[in-house]
Parts: sequence; C-alpha cells; structure tokens
Amino acid sequence: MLATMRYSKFFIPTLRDDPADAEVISHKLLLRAGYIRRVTSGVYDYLPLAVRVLRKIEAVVRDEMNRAGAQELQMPMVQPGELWEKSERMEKYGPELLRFKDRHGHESCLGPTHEEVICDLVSRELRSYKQLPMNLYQIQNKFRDEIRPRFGLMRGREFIMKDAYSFHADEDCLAAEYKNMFDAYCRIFTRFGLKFRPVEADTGSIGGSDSHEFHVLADSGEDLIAHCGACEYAANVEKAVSNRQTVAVEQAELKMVDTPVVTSAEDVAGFLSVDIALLVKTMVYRIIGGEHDGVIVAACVRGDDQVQEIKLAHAVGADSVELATDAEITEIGGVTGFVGPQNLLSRVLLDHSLQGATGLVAGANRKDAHITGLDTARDITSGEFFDLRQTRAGDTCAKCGGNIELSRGIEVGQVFALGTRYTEPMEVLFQNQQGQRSVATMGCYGIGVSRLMAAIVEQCNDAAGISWPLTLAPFSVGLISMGKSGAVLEASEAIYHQLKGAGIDVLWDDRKERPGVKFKDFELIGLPLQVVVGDRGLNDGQVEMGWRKNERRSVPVADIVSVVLSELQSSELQSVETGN
RNA sequence: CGGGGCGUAGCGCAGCCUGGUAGCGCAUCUGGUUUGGGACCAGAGGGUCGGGUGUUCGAAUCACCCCGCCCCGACCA
Repeated sequence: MLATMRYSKFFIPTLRDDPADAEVISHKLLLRAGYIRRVTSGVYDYLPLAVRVLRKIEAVVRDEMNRAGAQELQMPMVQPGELWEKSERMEKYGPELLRFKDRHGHESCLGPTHEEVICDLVSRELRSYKQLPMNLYQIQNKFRDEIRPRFGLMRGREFIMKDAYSFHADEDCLAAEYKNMFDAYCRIFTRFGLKFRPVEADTGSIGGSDSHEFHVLADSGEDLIAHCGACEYAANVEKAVSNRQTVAVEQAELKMVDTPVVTSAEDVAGFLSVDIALLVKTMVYRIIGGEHDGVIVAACVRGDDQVQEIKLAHAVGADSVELATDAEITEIGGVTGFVGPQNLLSRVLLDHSLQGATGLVAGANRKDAHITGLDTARDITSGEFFDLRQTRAGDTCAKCGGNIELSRGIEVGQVFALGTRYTEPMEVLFQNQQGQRSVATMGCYGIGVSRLMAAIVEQCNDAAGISWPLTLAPFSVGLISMGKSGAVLEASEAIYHQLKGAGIDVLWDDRKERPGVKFKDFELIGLPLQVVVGDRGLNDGQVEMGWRKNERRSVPVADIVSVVLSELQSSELQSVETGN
C-alpha cells in the first residue's frame, strides 16, 4: 500500500534528453519529468505525478468556487446534436465541434463547452424567480478539434476545464455574479502564486456582451495583451482600443504616380520617400457568416498599422473574415498589390485614424500606380469609419492618455456575461415576481485546468527542471536515502512514516542509485523541500533538510518532523503575504 | 488548408547521397567494483528501419502512393 510512495515503485518515467518534438518549456519539462505522454495529436495521458498536481489545482478551484456560492455538478461529455441545433450553434461552432452519429443514426458531438446542456437542464427545472440566482459548475474533460494543436498541454484538443454557468432573474443580478466570479478568479490565480492579469476580451464564438480573460504572463503565450502603464486598462489586442499620434500633412492635389512593382506599404513608403504612416493600407476581405456571408469588403488602416480582423468582423456583423482571393479583388475593381479605397465596388471601411486625414498615399486600383494627396473627407465619399486597427506598443491609452505596452499571455480563464444569448433560444424561462414569464439571463465562467498546469510550469522552472509552488507540488517533500546501509534505510523508513503521519505529502527515494541521480530527478520533477538521510549525518543523529536548489542544513533526527512542518508552514504564510 | 522539416530499439541520433550482414550514446537486464551531485568494468536483451506498392539478384537506402508527427503561416495588397 505505502509502497506506492516509494520512488522505486512509483511510475515516474523521466527522460534524460528533451524529446525532439517538444518546443516550449512546459511541454519539454512535463514530458521529461514524467508527467505526461502524448497519445495522439493534442491528446495526452496524465501520469501519476500530473494527476497529483491536477488534483491540487482542482482543490483550490473547488474551494474558491464553493466559497463563492457555486455548486458542483457533472454533465456528460457526449451531447445530442439537437441541443446544438436549438441554440443555432451546430453550424456556427464549425469544425472544432467533433460530430458523429451513434448506432441509431442520432447526431451527437463531443462537448467543447456546455451552455446547451446546462440550459436544457435548467430550463426543465426552473419555474420561479425564487430559485434564482444559481451557479452550477463542473470540472471535466472537453474536446475541441483544434486546427492546430500545439505546445503540449497549452493547446490540446482534449483538455480539462472548470466551467461554471450562472442564471439570473435580471441584468443587475448577473452583473453582481460576474463581479463575484471575477473576484473568485483573482483569488484562485493569486493562490497559485502566478503573475497574471485580467484583461477585457472579445466574446468570440461563445457570444454575449461583456467578457474578461485571465492571462498568465509568459513569453511563450499565444495571446497579445495591451495594457496601460499608467492606469488599470488592459485588454486583449483583439479588442484593445487606443489612440495613436498621426502625422499632420497639408492638403494636396490628388495625383497618380508610377510605382512599378512596389506593393507593400513599406516598399511604397520607401520608394516615394514618405512616412509610412501616410500610406493607406487597403485589405480586401470576404465576410464569413452572418447576414452578409460571402460579401467582399475593403478595410483601410494606416501603412504602419495592421487590420485587426476580429474588429473588422464585428464592424460588418460577421462571424469572421478571410482575406479575399485575387479574383475577388478584381471583382470589386481592385488590382492586387495596388488596391486603394477610391472607386471600389464594395463597402469601404476605414479606421478612425484615417478620419479627416490628408496628404495620404494609397493604391490607385491600377497596376504599378499609387495616388498621392488623398484626403479621406474629400475623396472617399462612401467611406465608413470604425475602429479597425490593432493596438500597438507606444499608442496612448484611450482612458488616461498613458503609454500602452504589449505583453504575451497564456489565457487560463475567461468570464462572460452572456445575457440571453442561450437562454432565449434554449427557452430558459421562469415566472417573475409579477407572475409573468421571463427569460433568464446567464453568465459563464471557465478555467483551463490542464492548461493552467502548463502555464504554471512556464513561470516556475529553471535549468534543472520544474519548481512547483508548494501548494501545487505533487509531493511537498522528497526524502532521499543516501547510501544503502541498513541504518540509512531504516531511519529513512521511520522518518517517512512520521512525515506521512503528520499529514505531509512525501515521496521517499529508496532506489539504489547514486546521490547525484536522486538529486537531479527531484530537481527535475520539482519537489520543493528535500530531506536527506545519509550515513555521514546519521552517525551524529542528524539528517539534512533544504529547499530545492538551496543549501541544506543539519537537523537532529528527532526534530525532523517538527522542523519540516514549521518550514512548510512558514513558507505557506510567506506566499500568502507576498502573493507569490 | 498551404509551406517547410522529420519518421531507424524506451529517449537522443548516425547510416540513405553512391542499394549488399542495422549501428552509436543514454536507458534496461545480469555479474562485479563503487556510493554526498546524472560512476566504472564485463556481458546480455531489445528493431515489421512509419505503412504499402514498384524497380532490382538484392531496398533502411531508389521511385510512387498513403499514414503519422513537429514547426511556420493562415495575414499587411
């Protein structure tokens, strides 16, 4: 029974070399240290060490969710297609939704998220406003058939998620719960000792009105977040708004100039020796989804800006946008490489930064030609202005005028105020205080538990391996028997049982390995505290204790349990105080 | 979906160009010597060379097809 906490019997398949197919640190270390193994693209086995960490992460999440008043339930992973038809997401969710038919030919899918199922459940049981609000959550495997799974646990197809769903009688109540969940998330990530940041976010395919993402700051993050150096403003670049300084140029005559072969904004600016910010970059897109599905539109930003496609999609009421083909560009009167906003046969959307701008350079919609002296107010009569550009470092904050900086982040949580996006089609109705039928409002709140494990490794590692925060380490203490004399093994076993008896998670390395091997392995798998039992000290009744990669000190055998306990406790206290 | 790379023992790799007995390091097993920071000696086991078809007397090696994996991109007109 206890044999399982002996290293010699515990399943920890460590690797000396980094597996060749791992790129990011968390992926390499989780593989090397024996936490995960790949089953197929984006799908992993969680080995015993990983399960211990996941259980600890989940325990903190549960603790805070329960404390915030949510109740745990468990929904199925296999969901009936008809629920997705009802919410109108069967088509909308796209190929990420893995669909299949059961033996009776019923359309089914693997749950990528559970709005449909929870709404179906609640709609059957909800009758009165007196039952509201309620917040239900689960911790469960999700499946999303990602275009390109990568970076190990960071973007898997199957992953572990905590997802919570709240239902309310009115908007104010939803707003209060949104805040409640927001605060709970801050407490959760603080307890993990993470450098994180909540940011305003786009609502994406989930939909709804208001949303924040929680990002763990890490260079390997897939998301770009913009934040103000002076105030609290922070947002995903998919949504971030900011101001930019524009160059003032006098009004000029419209002129066509030859620009043979030069097409990119950089090249044109160089060729004509003008500031790249005076270029108008005109991108042609095809609308995907929504009322205007398939329609071609042009989007203009300044030459040194980029079109933020999610903003563009919102501006035209689309699900997404895709770059148009050359043929489609020709269709609207454009010439690939020389597209400009004038005389196009499509809608022309311009970024706010172009409003009232003069002296601009744009494509002439003729091969090898651009126009100069463009004045958006004067020359583009049918232009519509939107926020279309992607925020850049050095922009000024729209709220306070401070300096905007960009950072990379790993999205580990997101909260949404959904309103009635799902409750309306799914008919989540109740009788209100006035006796009338009313549609419930809804919020949903997710945490990527398995991604969180990887994100923590991204922040907590060094050349030797993983250095777990004490609260999440698979074992708090690594007990190393040094040398194989009977006395060492006996003393180790006794200490092992005493530590266990004191409620401490301890892994006893009873292997017949040389000391270096044991130290390296413990540093790789990331156990925070080491206790070393060796002949050298044992003769004087001493063992050693020290934090990972730090100096060890001698402790009398008789005191080791109490010293370890106080050491662990003071470390926990410290981490609460410093939030680290 | 497009581009690039890769697939040979559990892990990391060589061999392929120029066809001819499948190799190295680590790991594993046995024995011995070691034992305070990834030991040493001796021996051993482990391979459908991703799969299929073809060319050839003969294919890990050449050709074609398929599969899988990784990276980049999905973008600046």
